[in-house]
Amino acid sequence: MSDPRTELAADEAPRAADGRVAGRRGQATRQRLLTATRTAVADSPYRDLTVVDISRRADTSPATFYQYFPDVEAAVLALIDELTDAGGRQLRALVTDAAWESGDAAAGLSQGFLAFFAEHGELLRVADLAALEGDDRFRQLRTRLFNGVFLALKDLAHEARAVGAIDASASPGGIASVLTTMLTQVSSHRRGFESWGVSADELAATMAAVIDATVRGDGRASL
Amino acid sequence: MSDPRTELAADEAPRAADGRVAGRRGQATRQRLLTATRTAVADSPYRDLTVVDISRRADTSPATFYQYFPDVEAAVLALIDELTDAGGRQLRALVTDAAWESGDAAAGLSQGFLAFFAEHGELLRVADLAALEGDDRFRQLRTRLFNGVFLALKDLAHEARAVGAIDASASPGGIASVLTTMLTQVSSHRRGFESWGVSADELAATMAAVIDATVRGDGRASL
Amino acid sequence: MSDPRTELAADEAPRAADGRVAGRRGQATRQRLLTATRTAVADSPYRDLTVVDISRRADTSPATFYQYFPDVEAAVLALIDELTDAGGRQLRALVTDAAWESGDAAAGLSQGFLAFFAEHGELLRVADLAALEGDDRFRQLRTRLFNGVFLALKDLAHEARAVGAIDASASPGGIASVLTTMLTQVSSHRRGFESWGVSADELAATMAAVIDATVRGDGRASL
Amino acid sequence: MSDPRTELAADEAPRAADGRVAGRRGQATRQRLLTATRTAVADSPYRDLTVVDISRRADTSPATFYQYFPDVEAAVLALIDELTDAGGRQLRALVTDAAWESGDAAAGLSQGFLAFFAEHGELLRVADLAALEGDDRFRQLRTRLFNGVFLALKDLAHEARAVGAIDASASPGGIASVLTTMLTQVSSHRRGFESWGVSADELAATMAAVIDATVRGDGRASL
DNA sequence: GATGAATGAGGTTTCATTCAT
DNA sequence: TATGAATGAAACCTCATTCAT
Repeated sequence: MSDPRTELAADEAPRAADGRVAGRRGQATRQRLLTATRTAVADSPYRDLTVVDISRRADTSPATFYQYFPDVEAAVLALIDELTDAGGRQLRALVTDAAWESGDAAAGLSQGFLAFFAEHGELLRVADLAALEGDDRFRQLRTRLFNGVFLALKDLAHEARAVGAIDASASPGGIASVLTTMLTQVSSHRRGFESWGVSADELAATMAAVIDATVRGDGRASL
Repeated sequence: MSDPRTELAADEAPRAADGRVAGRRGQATRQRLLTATRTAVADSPYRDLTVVDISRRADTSPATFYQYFPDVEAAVLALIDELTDAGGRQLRALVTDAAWESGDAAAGLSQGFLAFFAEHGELLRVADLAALEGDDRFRQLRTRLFNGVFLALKDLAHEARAVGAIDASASPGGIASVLTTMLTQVSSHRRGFESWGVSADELAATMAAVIDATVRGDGRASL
Repeated sequence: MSDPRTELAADEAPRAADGRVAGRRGQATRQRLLTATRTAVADSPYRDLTVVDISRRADTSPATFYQYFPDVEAAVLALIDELTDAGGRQLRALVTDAAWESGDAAAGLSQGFLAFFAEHGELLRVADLAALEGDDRFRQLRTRLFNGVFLALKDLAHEARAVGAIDASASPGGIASVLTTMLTQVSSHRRGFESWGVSADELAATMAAVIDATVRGDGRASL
Repeated sequence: MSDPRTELAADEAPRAADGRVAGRRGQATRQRLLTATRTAVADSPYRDLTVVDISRRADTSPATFYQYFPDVEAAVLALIDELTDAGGRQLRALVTDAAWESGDAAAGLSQGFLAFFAEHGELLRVADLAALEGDDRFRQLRTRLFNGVFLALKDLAHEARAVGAIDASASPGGIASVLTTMLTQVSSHRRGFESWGVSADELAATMAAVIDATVRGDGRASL
């Protein structure tokens, strides 16, 4: 992958097709293309996501698109990349910065995920599908995004097991996996549940209870 | 939905493009197309799912495909439809036929879902995406498939709340939503977890623990 | 043209593809196909006229269509053929059976054409296009249909010239051509004129005046 | 009609599929496509008029065709549009610029129409069919093309009635309709008449006589 | 930097047509 | 007689992609 348009390293400036660092005008165009990609992902089915469509939405031509991205998926990847560093930190903080001794941490975590997916759900849904279908670039980004949460939850489970709050046979990795999946997927399907009569508040509360029960042993450790 | 090729009513025979009931030979062709669709869904990314590809796999021509389905999605839909009745009953039985007094029910439920998705995961993944993207036909089928489980879990939660096993403020609908999502999505992502070092057994055990804690209150009701 | 399905000779019974004379049931099917063709011609643009469409309208299959006609145009030709003998006689009678000494003949002729086209306009419009595009089968049928009127008008013009009612330099063939064209085409475009504010009565009256002036010299011959 | 390729406003530059004004090279290509369309209309039956055929004739690809026109009919429409302004003025002038006091005006008008249709007959024949079949875009263009003649003839009839040259009951609208139809359709069918033994001169002379008789009352007004 | 312009490629869709039943 | 069934063929249409300006 020597294509300069695919580089994702965080501290390098985006390059155009010929390898030049993009100037101010170029940056603006690239950004317009990214924004157009985001809207397109949200508006239309994944199967209809095309270079032509994105260019049209960005008020530019396909030729220009190719100055900045080798294909549609690269643009989607860039979009998720934009999200990953700040987003990953933010999500992890929901676990690490919370006071798990008190009872609010799990609720904050659940609400944080719901909020994050309310803003970025469409994008992440596409990444999820691509990852499931075996695309490694997407798999890696997903990992970078949710890994902080995963590890933090694993640590929590570890400690809980150490202090006897949860069963000794519990697997911290399993717990972190299941809880992370629950958080992302319930958040992702939120709209479906709402149209089914289950409110976001109910979802958040239930998830919080599940998390507490799973990772804090429902508080019984202190008994 | 006046297109005879889209009719889903369970007891009606499939129709061809011109509305006539398909004969024996036609039935066989239709079935071959469905099988080809299933393989194609499993083999190639959703975006590459195409009428030409399916026809080739079924050893027939695109023109023939259109005699039986108006578009690719209709074939996928038919495939899921085939699954829905038997599959829905089977999944619900995992909840309703289990002895929740003993401790094995949750484990059986988790393993049952993992097994079901091992067989039909690729298909359900596509249906999930389509449903998330707003396609109502897929949403309805999903509902029919998982509704039995959802309702059964809701009943369990209701009872648990009634006998004080779980908190009085818990929402049965929320619990059923979260647990159903967990079951389907963890099962769907299983392969990803495995490549990440988390085994299917760990997943099943963790899910079982989560279910028990959420719906049986970890047995504390008997205290 | 040895295809038995194309024979147009008036006194022969229609044949199926294999040359057999069609029985009663076959006759009915053929008639249903013809009726369907008529509706299709009237309903949809000429470019969209297809075997599939006609068969559907006739509640039968394309395979059946081919039992009776080699192609779409043959069905249209058969339709016009049905019309030709009776219609041609009827139209000619409008000229030959009228009392041209009195003043009503031209009005009757004009109204007769308007009525005839009100019923068969769509069909004749297609035949006209096909004839203009060089299809000889259609040209011949058109001739058979309108030739009676043409010849009768030519005779009238001849006589008028003989008695000095119209200019000696007038060409009976030209007059008959122009008047026949006027009658058919004004009748054919009638609906367009109406939407333009010119009533059928005005059209008939004007055509009558034109005919009288052209073929009777506006009555001055009697002066 | 928001498709930029369908805009007909006379003073706007033609647009490509993406809405951008076409540059010099694009203009040339568009023109080549139009020329190819004209030849195709003249050469082959209307039912066979196809994007592939036109593109081939223009030495380009179907994809290119779609950059400039949304469908075949749009190209035909553009062709007629090109014709309309100049052609409409030219035809109207045949009526308005002629000396109707002398006897040559009607002959000039008839010959003018025959000449105009000798050049553009195939195109106008297609437009006529489309208009008859209810396509409004074609109907409007036809109106714009022949409306000048229609109105001018109506004026003539009006004056003739005012000075008593023709019957007081005559309808100027009816007269203009019938005469316009006669001029266009006889011109359009000219070739058919010729193969039938009626020369263009005879047609012109007869039409002239009809026009004079209808709109000048054969000069009797001066009596 | 941006994009007009062109086009090969390929999927979509419909149709005419045939054949065995 | 009628038609299920299949399919080659061909048009339609859009897209990805490139290149010269």
